Amino acid sequence: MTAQKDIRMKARAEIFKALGHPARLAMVVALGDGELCVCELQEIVGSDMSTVSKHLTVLRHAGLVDADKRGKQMFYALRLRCAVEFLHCVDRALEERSQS
Amino acid sequence: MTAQKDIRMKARAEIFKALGHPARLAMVVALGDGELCVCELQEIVGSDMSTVSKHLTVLRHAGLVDADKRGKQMFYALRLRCAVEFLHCVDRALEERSQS
DNA sequence: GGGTCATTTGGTCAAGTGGCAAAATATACG
DNA sequence: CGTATATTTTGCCACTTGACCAAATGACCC
Repeated sequence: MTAQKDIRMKARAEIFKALGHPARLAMVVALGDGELCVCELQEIVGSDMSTVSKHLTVLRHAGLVDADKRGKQMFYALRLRCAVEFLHCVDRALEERSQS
Repeated sequence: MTAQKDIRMKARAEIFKALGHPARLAMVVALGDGELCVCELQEIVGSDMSTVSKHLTVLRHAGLVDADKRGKQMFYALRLRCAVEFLHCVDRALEERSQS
């Protein structure tokens, strides 16, 4: 793998890595229906808020979500919408597998 | 997160985790053009063959690729083709980011 | 069977990740 | 200003991951 190609692959892999955790994936799915604040996301995933916040940092760093502070609350919104479409394809594959 | 939803998210996350490594991603991209044997994949990613083999185990376990032994060689083929499409969307997002 | 080639498996080690709890920061409100 | 609320940061620990080497497996060839 050339150095340039490796850098490219690393950048791409960062996005997949960010999506490679159940809690982060659940948050991305939830954000597919519109922006949510951290406290709402915490209820969805059910872990400590500090943990949720760290996960959100990962998603933000990967460019998957945008953050917007309004008052005391921080609202997160999904940026890479095609992730939701890909999830549908993933779900179809998982269903096929569970049937066979 | 309910227990059932958690299981579902874990299954989905496994697929993203499998794609969340530069070498594995490079292999998936290469396999997008047709099946390849381990030795060919090794040339593409450039690491030790045992390392490549372990990465392939991860991809196979996640259901992303199929393995087929013919003679001395093991051929791998891409199973989840929509991964390639999603990568195009990811690339567009990465380009937008690098421009701004 | 013995030799060789392609691949996988097991061992070991350094580095990275995830989770919780406590402390820090930021913002509104009286 | 002091207090309450929402979120982030830091520290620490257990666990997982990825890389390489060496050894094992499996398939072909003589």
